[in-house]
Amino acid sequence: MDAVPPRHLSPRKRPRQARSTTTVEAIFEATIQVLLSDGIHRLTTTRVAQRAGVSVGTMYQYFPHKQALLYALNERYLDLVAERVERACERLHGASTDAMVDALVTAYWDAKMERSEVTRALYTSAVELDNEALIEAFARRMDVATVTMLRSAPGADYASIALVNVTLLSVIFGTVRNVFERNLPQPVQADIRPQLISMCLSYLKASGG
Amino acid sequence: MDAVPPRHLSPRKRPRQARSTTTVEAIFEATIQVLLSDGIHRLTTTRVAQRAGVSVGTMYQYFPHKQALLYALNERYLDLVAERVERACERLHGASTDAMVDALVTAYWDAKMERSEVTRALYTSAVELDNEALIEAFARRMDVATVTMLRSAPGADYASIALVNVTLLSVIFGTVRNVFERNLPQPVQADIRPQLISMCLSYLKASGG
DNA sequence: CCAATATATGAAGGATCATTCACGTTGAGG
DNA sequence: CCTCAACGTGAATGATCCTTCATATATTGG
Repeated sequence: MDAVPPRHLSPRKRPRQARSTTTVEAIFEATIQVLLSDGIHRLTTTRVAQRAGVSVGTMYQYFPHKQALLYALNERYLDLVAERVERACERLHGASTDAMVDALVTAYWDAKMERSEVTRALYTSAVELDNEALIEAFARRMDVATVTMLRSAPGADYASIALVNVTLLSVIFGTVRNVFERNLPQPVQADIRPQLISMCLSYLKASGG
Repeated sequence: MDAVPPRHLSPRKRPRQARSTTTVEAIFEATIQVLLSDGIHRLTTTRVAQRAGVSVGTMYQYFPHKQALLYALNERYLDLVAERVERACERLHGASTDAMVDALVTAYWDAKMERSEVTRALYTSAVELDNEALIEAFARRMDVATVTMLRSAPGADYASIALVNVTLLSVIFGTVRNVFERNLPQPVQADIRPQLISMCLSYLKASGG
């Protein structure tokens, strides 16, 4: 994510040698593991360090405090999701609106659902965080990617692409999150996705897509 | 909410005299205040008690621990929202699908947005909680209310009302939450709402509404 | 091979907080 | 008015946990 992190959330220093890169990677991985197995309120610096196979002190060489660790973790994750969606948008450039919507929803849905426990864990971790900047940056990236794509559809002529797009993204992102939160059974989840797609499609068609 | 709370989250005892009823009410109100001014991670039992003008011990007469307090608070809140939506659904019984969707989205949207800081605060408090049961019960109530309403529209003939409805609710609830999370500027929020309404409406029309 | 620098260690400090309990105060029924 | 139960108090307890720092080890460039 290209958001400038608030000063107090910035990493303390960057790895310079190979071993420290490994260390930082292990810390990230351990954080996810602890989040999954113990939950956010049992996620302690000591526990993370132990799981990562390093000492607490080591963690504090790279992250000035716990929040910075969680911030970085969410940053990484959002970056992955954003990239996947961006790639999908580029791939569908110039395609039909129909294909675009399908690809957009699918890309986001899959990015979230493939490792759904991780997604869920990160949702909870984000609450302890001042991550408005992250969300903002993510939203901007998505906005640019999807607007560019939608415009490129043959015959597309939106009266207000900005409004249409912000609505579209709110609906898609929001719905996916809601499906998560309610933890609906797999078959129901599977049924909802195509419904969402056709819903978005007819919305776009009606808006000039 | 008629969810049976997990044993460990049940209130310790119920108020029997007038003064204790006042006390419990003050505690709830204080919890919201602290949540708003200090955030979830600064919400301590002492702080809540102080804000409520009672001693910590008093709190523990009614709530066996902090979680139970937050649980009860969320329960109360969801109950309010659910009632408002239910009332709207009853009022619109037999009306046109058109009017129904408008009323449904508006009822939910307003219930959430009127005191949006409180809503936001409660969203964060819910994360520390084992509130699956609450969400579940809320979802059920909404499902019954909206299905009953939708069916009553003249000429309504849904092929799969269950699927259509679960999709509809996921989209509405999810979108509202997303608009929250992104903290979009008021004018944009105001613009999105009618878009969401027309989107849902055309979805229902296409599904047999 | 030798500084100089990067990286790693983990016991200890210090702060916060949830929860208890022994003891006061108030209200209601007889 | 008197007694018992309901209600209220808040200092003390005990546990958790973030963060630091003095010290040790590893790596690299020269």
